[in-house]
Amino acid sequence: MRIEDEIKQPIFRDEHQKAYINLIYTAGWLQLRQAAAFKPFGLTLPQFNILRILRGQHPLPATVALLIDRMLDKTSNASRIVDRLEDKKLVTRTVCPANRRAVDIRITKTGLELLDQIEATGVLNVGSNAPLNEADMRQLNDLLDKMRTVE
Amino acid sequence: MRIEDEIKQPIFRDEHQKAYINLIYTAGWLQLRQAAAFKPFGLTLPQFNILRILRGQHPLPATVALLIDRMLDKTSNASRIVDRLEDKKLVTRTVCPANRRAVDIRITKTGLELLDQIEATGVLNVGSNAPLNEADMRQLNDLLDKMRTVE
DNA sequence: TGACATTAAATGTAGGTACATATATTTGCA
DNA sequence: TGCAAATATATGTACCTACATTTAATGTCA
Repeated sequence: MRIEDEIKQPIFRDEHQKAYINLIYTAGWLQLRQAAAFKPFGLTLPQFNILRILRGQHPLPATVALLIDRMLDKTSNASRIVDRLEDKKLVTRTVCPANRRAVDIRITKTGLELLDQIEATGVLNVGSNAPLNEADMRQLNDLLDKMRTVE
Repeated sequence: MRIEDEIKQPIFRDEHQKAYINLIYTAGWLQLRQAAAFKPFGLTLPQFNILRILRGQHPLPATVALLIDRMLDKTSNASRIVDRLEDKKLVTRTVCPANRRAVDIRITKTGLELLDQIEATGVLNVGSNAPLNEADMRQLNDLLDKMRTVE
C-alpha cells in the first residue's frame, strides 16, 4: 500500500518529504510487528536484543558497556533493561572480580530456553519472505547508506 | 557510511536482515537529528507535529480525535502531548460547546509565533539537500511501500 | 602516597509509546 | 422516557529513550 493511502495524506511537498515520512512510518511499522511477536513471551524488543547479545557471549559474561556497544540504540539504558531481565530470572548480575566497578551479566538457563522457544515459533522469520528480492534489498541498503551521508 | 561500519557489525545473515537493521537505524538517525533541531525551542517532535496540525486548522479548533487521525503514530497519546503544549501556553483547551464530550484545541498566538521562529531558522530544510536525488527518492518510496505488503 | 581524573554502572527526571480502563456525554431505540 | 451502547477524552501502568548527575572503584602522577 502506498504511503499516501496508509496515512491518508494525498499530497506531499516533494518526493523527498514523502521518502522521509515513508521511512519513519515503515520503520515504526516493522518495529510494531516485531514487538507484537515478542509480547506473548513477555519480552520487549530491547530485552530480546540484549538476551541475544548475552547468548552470543555465553558462557562468558558481558558488561553493561559491551551491551551498549552492541546495541543499535546507543543511548538506550541498558542497565535498566537488564534490571527487568534479572527480575524475570533470565539473566544474572554479579560484580566482576577483576574490576569491581564492572558487572558481569550472564544469560541463565531459563533465558536460553526462552530464546530457543521464541525461535522455534518462526517469529523471527516474519518478513524473511518479504516481497523484496535480493536486488531490491541491496538497492534499499545503498539508498539508506547514501541518505545518511551528511553535507 | 555503510551500515556495517556504523554499527560495527561486519557480517549480516543476508541482505534482507541487513536492510531491516539499516532501515530501523536510519529512521532513528533521522529522528534524532530532528529532535536535536527542536530542542533549542523546547519542543519535542510529536509536540511540533501537533502544533503544525493545529496551525493547519487555525482559526478553527481541532479535537483530540482529529489530532490522532492526522498523526503518523496513531497509538500515541495525543491527550498528554496537548497537556504539555497547554502548560507552555502554546495551545488552549476548551470544552466544545456543540458536543460537550469533545474538546476544542486551538493554537495560541505564542504557538504560531514559535512555529514561525522555528521555520525561519531553516531547521526544517535539514536533509532537503540530502545526497539522494529525485529518482533515488522515488525508488526509495517504491521499495518501502513494497516492503510493507504482507504475505 | 595522596589528590584528582577517569571509568563503569546506577539513578533521577522529563517525555514518549502501547495498551487497558475510567469518566462523562450523547445517541439510539424498546 | 429511560436505559444501554457508543463516543470523546482522560487516566493508570509498564516500559522505553534521552540526557544529566551520582556513586563507587580504579588509574595516574606530582
